[in-house]
Formats: sequence, structure tokens, C-alpha cells
Amino acid sequence: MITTRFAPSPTGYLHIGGLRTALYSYLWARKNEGKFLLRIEDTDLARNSQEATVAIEKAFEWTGLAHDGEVIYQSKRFDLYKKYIQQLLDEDKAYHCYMSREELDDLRATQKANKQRTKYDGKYRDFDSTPPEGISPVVRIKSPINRVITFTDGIKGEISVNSDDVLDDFIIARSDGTPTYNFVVAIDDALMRMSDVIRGDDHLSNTPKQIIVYEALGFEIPKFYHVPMILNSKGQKLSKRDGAMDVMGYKDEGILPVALLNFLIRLGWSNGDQEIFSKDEMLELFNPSNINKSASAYNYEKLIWLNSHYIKTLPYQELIEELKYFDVDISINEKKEILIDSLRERAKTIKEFAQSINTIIKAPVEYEAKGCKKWLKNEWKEILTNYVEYLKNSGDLDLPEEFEKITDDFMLKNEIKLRNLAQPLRIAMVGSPVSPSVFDVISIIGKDELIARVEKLITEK
RNA sequence: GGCCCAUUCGUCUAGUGGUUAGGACACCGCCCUCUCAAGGCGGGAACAGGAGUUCAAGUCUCCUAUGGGUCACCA
Repeated sequence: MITTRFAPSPTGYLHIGGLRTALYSYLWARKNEGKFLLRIEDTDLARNSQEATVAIEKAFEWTGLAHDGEVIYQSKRFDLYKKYIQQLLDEDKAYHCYMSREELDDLRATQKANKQRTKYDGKYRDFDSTPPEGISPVVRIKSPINRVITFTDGIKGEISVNSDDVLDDFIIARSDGTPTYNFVVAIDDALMRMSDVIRGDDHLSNTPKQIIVYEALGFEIPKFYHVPMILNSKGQKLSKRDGAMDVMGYKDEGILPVALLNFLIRLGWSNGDQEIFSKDEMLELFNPSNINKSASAYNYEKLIWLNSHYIKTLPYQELIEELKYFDVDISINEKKEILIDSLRERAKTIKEFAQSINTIIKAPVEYEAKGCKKWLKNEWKEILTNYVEYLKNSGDLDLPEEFEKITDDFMLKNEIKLRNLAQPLRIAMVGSPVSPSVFDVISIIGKDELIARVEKLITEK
């Protein structure tokens, strides 16, 4: 049974790095018909916010990463953690430390001055006399002395460190009695029967600490996968300053969730030359053991390319739903398929898509000056007037092909080149010389509307 | 600074001792064309450096350099 989890601390929105590890965890659990759990790491009562948790769930919903069971809050499990703290105290695997913050600061300062690694010196490790007055103690765990700790990371391979280099007797309970991160993570992962912990690279150096906790409590150690960071385009760690971090920001940009997920899975993972992965393919092919070892840079261009790919291939109904987010509802438009097909190849985002739909279905309120200057010259008025007249006498016309045929006849009879008709027509229809095929646009807005827009242009220009 | 991790085109990557080092994004050129796109075809572009091991090294070993992570009563 594979069980994975996503365990964010609720300090802000869900960012794309988090979404990627969540995706990996989700895929690995689903692929193996296991469980994917969501746990909120809110042991620091002062820091967490309810809104952050809501934001994370919202992002999960948008991207379709469904977690199993209820959300688990560590802040609601303090009694449980206390029990284990007491157990370690009773077994002499942990102890009270009465060192004041000032004393600790001084210790660190001298160590730093001597160019030593800052670490707790173990002053109270074997203390059995009367503790100093007026200090509420913290609880520290007894770390092994001069022992090599080895574990196999599913991505990085075997990693071993000497306890003296990286560990000290770290605090597992603060002086107010609340437990600390590295302690509760190990307990929860064990109690929730986590088989595979897939998390960011930044936790790699926490792993030895957590292993100490697993061992002290006699828990089974899960398999770890530490996935490399996502860098910005300059090769530095992605930060809020780089923007485009909040997952929900992508929705506002008009990025499709499938595109985001596809982009994220390819950042640090691959399957030969394949670039496009449906959710089913992701489930079929993904395996955390072939995640790359090195960090990868965020590449917006590729995301956009993926997004336009999905815009080109998504079913009509899904696109119609996506467009509603941008206040464009074409569900009852009779020409919605033609409208979508004529624009989907040009749109890079849903937002852009919505904008171009509006330029077609709403009559232009102004005309682009440059386009007018270039194309509204010589006998453009005459051509358009004749064309409108010709259409009026051509009976019922509906589909683009029908308009194209009639227009061919018109051009032949009047010896007109298509571009000399099409460009003024575009300006009349959408206000600029850029649009999909004129026949598609004419068909979408209909003959009457076309005539109205042309007449308006002729009177105004 | 200690410890840990990483290093193939600008970017994402393929590559598991013998490859003309492959693909994708981006870029450039050509074609198509009613504009803009899309699409098709083509092009330039990489094994961080140095020592080894080997008949043979992008692939194995070591050193150096560079980048990253981490060293809290944060998570």
C-alpha cells in the first residue's frame, strides 16, 4: 500500500513548487491505488492563517488534485504529541533543558567567533541537580554521538552524514510545551502510515533529525524522495519577487490546469522525448525514482506553448466553461464551434481567447488608426458598398463556405483582389486588420450584422 | 564557515562505456497564406575544467571550479 502526503505550512498561497511536489505525491499514490493525504503543518500557532489553508484547498480543487479523507491539522493533535514527548522523557531519550535564550545566544556567538559550527553543547543532557529557578525548560531529544546516519533517497541515492557534523540535541518541545516541526513530522508520517515521503530538496538536511525521532520512538522509516528546487530564469531560487508563484494566479492569466500540470511534471521528470502528457498518461508513466537530481529553471515560454497546445485540442464544451471565468459566455451562440475553431489556433491563453471572442461578437467602438491608414484608401468605400449590395441580393447565406463562394463570384466579376476586400472588411467587422478568416467572421456575426458594421464604417470614415 | 546536494544546447531534457550527442521550447530562414496566428520544412546552438581507469568516457574514479540547500524555542 502506497501512502503519500502533501504537508504545507499555512503561511501563504500554494506556490508552483509546492504544487509540483503535490502532483508527484498525488500521481504516485493514485497510480498504486494508494492514498494521498493533506496535512497542515501548523504547530507554530502564531504563524498560521486560516485563509492560507483555504487557499491551498482551492488550488487543489482547481488543479484536480483530490486528497483522501479529511484535512489533518497538526494543531489539533497536540495531546498526541505530548504523549510521545512524555514517553521519550520517561525512557530517558529526551530531557529538560534550562538554558535561557540569552545563554544560548551567547553560546552561539562564541562558537561563531571561533569559526565553529553553532550547536547546543549538551549542558543539560545528563543534568541531575537542582534546575535554575524561573526558567520554563524546553525538551531536547538525545541525538547520537559520533554515529553515521545513512538513508537511501529515492532520487539522490544513498546519503550518509556524521551525527556530529549535522545534529545536536534539538528541541522537540518549546518552553510553552508546544512541539516543534521535525518532531511532529516524523510522528505524523509514521502514524499516518506514510510509505513514501515526496517533498522539496530543502528538507534533505532535516531528514537525519527525523530519523532520530523515528528511531527513538521505534517507528518504521518511510522511503524519502527529495525533489530538486525550481529556479527562476536567472537560475536562482524562485521567490515571490519573481512573480507568477501563486497557483491561482495562473487561472487569472488564462492558463489551463492541464497545461500547468503538464508543465510541472516535465520540470525535472521525463519519459523519453514525450512532451504532452494526459492525466492518464501521467498516472501510467510517472515514477518518482526517475525524477532528476538537479534543479530546473522555470520557463514561462514553454508553459505558454503547452497552454496553446491544450487550447487547440480541448473539446468545445470544456473551452466554453473555461471562457466563462473571463465573462464570455458563448454557450447559446449558434456559431460557437466556428467561433472557437477560428480562434483557438491563435490564442495562447484563455484570457486572450476571451478577448478575441469579444472583438468579434461585439461591434467595434473604434478603429485602429494604423490599420485604417494602410487599408482604407483608393476605392475601398466603393468596393465595400458594392460588396454589401451583392450580398443583399444573394439570398440566405450562413456557413463560411457559402460566403466564400459568393465572394469569389463577386471578386471575379469586379476584378478585385481578396486582400483589397478582406482588409477593409476586417476593419469594419473587428476594428483592425487582424482577425481570423473573413469568411469565418462573417459567418459568425451573420449577414445583417456585417452589413450594419460596414455601413457604420463607411459613415464614420 | 561546517555538512549535504547538483553540473549535457539560452531553457526543459534524452543518454546507463562504442551515438554524425537525440527531442522540445525559444531564436533565425524558407514554404503555405485574405491579415495575424497556426502548420510544414530547414538552420545555428551543449557534455563546467583538469587528472586518471579503459582499446574506447557525456557515461566510471578523484581533484578543482561554479551553483544550490541547510545549520532557530520557523516550517
